[in-house]
Amino acid sequence: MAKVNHTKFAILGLLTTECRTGYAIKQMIDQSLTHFWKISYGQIYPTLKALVEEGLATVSETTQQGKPDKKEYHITAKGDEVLKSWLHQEITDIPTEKNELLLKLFFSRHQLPDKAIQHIKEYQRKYEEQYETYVGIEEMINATLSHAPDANFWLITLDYGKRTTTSIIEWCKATIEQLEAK
Amino acid sequence: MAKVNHTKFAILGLLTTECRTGYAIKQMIDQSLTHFWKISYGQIYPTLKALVEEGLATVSETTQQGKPDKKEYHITAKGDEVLKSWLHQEITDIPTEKNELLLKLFFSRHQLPDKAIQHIKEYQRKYEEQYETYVGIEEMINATLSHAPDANFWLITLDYGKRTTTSIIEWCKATIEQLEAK
DNA sequence: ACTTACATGTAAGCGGTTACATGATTTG
DNA sequence: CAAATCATGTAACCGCTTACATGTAAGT
Repeated sequence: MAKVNHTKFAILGLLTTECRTGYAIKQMIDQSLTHFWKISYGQIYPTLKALVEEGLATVSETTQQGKPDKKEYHITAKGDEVLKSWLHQEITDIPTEKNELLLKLFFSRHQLPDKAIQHIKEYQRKYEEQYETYVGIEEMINATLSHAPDANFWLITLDYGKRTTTSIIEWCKATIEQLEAK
Repeated sequence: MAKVNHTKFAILGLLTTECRTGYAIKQMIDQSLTHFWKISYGQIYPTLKALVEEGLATVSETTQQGKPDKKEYHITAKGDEVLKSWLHQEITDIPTEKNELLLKLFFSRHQLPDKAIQHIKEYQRKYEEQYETYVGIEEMINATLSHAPDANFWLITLDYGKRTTTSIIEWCKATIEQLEAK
């Protein structure tokens, strides 16, 4: 099975929202896709270029008053087709993260238990923070974008983040308790 | 902040278990670390070589009867020190996965709702499978390795996998229900 | 005077996978 | 007779980040 470059489709998909420039795409990713898809400029601009070369998008350069020139990208009919066929395609692999905390815990026999607990506490703190940002985004969507056609799906991805984050926080609490009992 | 190559430490850590060869390390990773750390041979062998060059491990070639030659690696005192200092070091970033399902859902406005539901159902099936493998490994540890010095920490990493997997399955159920109601 | 927002792009490098290459022995 | 297990290694390639390079205008 040939590997698919999903990032290409992420950018193609963002062109179906109000995002028109590389800069706007980056902003959207940092705000709304960051918990399941991150991309840097170093990938966005070359990908946009490639999209045009493949006929999936068009560019038009516009000069702005007071702001730098920008390139506006628009998805083509062919691009829309390609996006839809990708959406239709089955998902083959479930994601695997590299988890530094679990790696350290795996070898924690070589470490003072207190240090392990400290690592977990810090991890918990970070996820509690993350949970709060999810809630914040959720409130923002509900308040200002609830009738946007994408809103329901956005809330679904946020719910995923909230649920997994909650379960991680619960694991932190249970594990700290267990280790402290020793 | 300079980036750390954690994979190096994963291998160094595995040398403190009974793993002595690149082959054995690969097996251990595939069995026990796979849900939070994956490595291929293409990285294991060069890393082992580098470890020796840095004085963190030693090699000795042994000829075996009936089996191919192998190289046995042993961690050095310096390697042990380096491992411990890495374990002590604070964890800076929490992991971020690239999630193809969430990416597709994010753009699901362009897709028939039935197809989205189908993707989620398949995702759920995969995580239910994954949950079962976690339970299997847990039972194996409890049955045969429960007094190993690492056992408790191994069970902790498995609990992490079980809890997050459960929350994903719950999200799948809730999301399917919500989408089917429309 | 400084920072932030807007805006685009490239080159070097890193971590990693995949495919390839080789080969003996055991098990079904 | 085929497949699996044991065992080591490399080269090509890929996706991606980081650092660098450049510049205007508005707000603090």
